[in-house]
Amino acid sequence: MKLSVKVEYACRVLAQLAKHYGSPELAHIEKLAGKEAVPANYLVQILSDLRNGGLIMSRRGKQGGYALARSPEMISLYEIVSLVDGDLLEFSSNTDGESGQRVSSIWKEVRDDLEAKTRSYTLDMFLSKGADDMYYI
Amino acid sequence: MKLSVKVEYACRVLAQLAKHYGSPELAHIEKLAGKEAVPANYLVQILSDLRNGGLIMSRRGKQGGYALARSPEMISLYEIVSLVDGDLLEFSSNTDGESGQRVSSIWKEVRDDLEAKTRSYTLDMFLSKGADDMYYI
DNA sequence: TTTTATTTTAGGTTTACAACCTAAGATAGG
DNA sequence: CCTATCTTAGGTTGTAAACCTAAAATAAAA
Repeated sequence: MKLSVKVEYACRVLAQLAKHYGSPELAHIEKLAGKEAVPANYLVQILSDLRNGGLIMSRRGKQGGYALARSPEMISLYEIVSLVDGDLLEFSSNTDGESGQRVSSIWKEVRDDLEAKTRSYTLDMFLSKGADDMYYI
Repeated sequence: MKLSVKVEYACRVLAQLAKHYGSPELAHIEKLAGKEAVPANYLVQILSDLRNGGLIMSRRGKQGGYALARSPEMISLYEIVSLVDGDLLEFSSNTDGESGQRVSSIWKEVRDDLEAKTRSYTLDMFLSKGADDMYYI
């Protein structure tokens, strides 16, 4: 069971935007792509998803770019995954077979747990901070 | 983020085998496929995975078939998923980009949580029991 | 010892989706 | 008007999911 690289890219780029949250300048794609090592051509689509989902806002034209639509503490990991990868741990709604019902309900519990966990992480936690920074920046 | 139907099939069929755990007769593919509504041709591969992983045992020839290799309480959901779908919440090991490290470590925490949760479910919990049975059997 | 019921193995098929790329349009600042 | 950005609407390529096919191996039964 793989996590898509699309979600990883989204997390990285959002973390980057979180770093500059509050700044008046907008970040543009090339810079974001460079800093977070994401293919620019692919990033276009990801940013589009995030924008349609209301996590970020954009402005076109010269001086255009992207910024978070809300403060980092108000953006959860759950929202990011849902937008970019669809529902968490989605499974076929069919409950065929003698054990279909039971298996489904158990996976539903697992999914609920995962949802709670991902809701507990917000973008502000993605900023590397304190001692760690000293070594890498 | 989807859960594969392969895992669902595996869970259902293992639940079915758990029902008959301890019985001297082995279950054969056609019967398992029928009872749990799994395509028989696909089930062949799933059972092969489960066998290679040591969750079930098999015997060929007439009177041949499949049975659990251990008692249901000793088989966890985590083992099932790992065998059939590979590592839980696996993500690309690369930590590129300014935020790569941080994003990876957060997802690792989420994954650990999911692993613990799935380890807490064992096959005996997949048997529908008590009042529920009254209505369906 | 032949027949028959099963697993085992080694492929093949088809469809969808992930992870990209391309290029022309829309918009806004200088 | 020109230029830097986003926007949109496609295309490509490779891989994997969810199946199917058929022959070979095995072991019980007749």
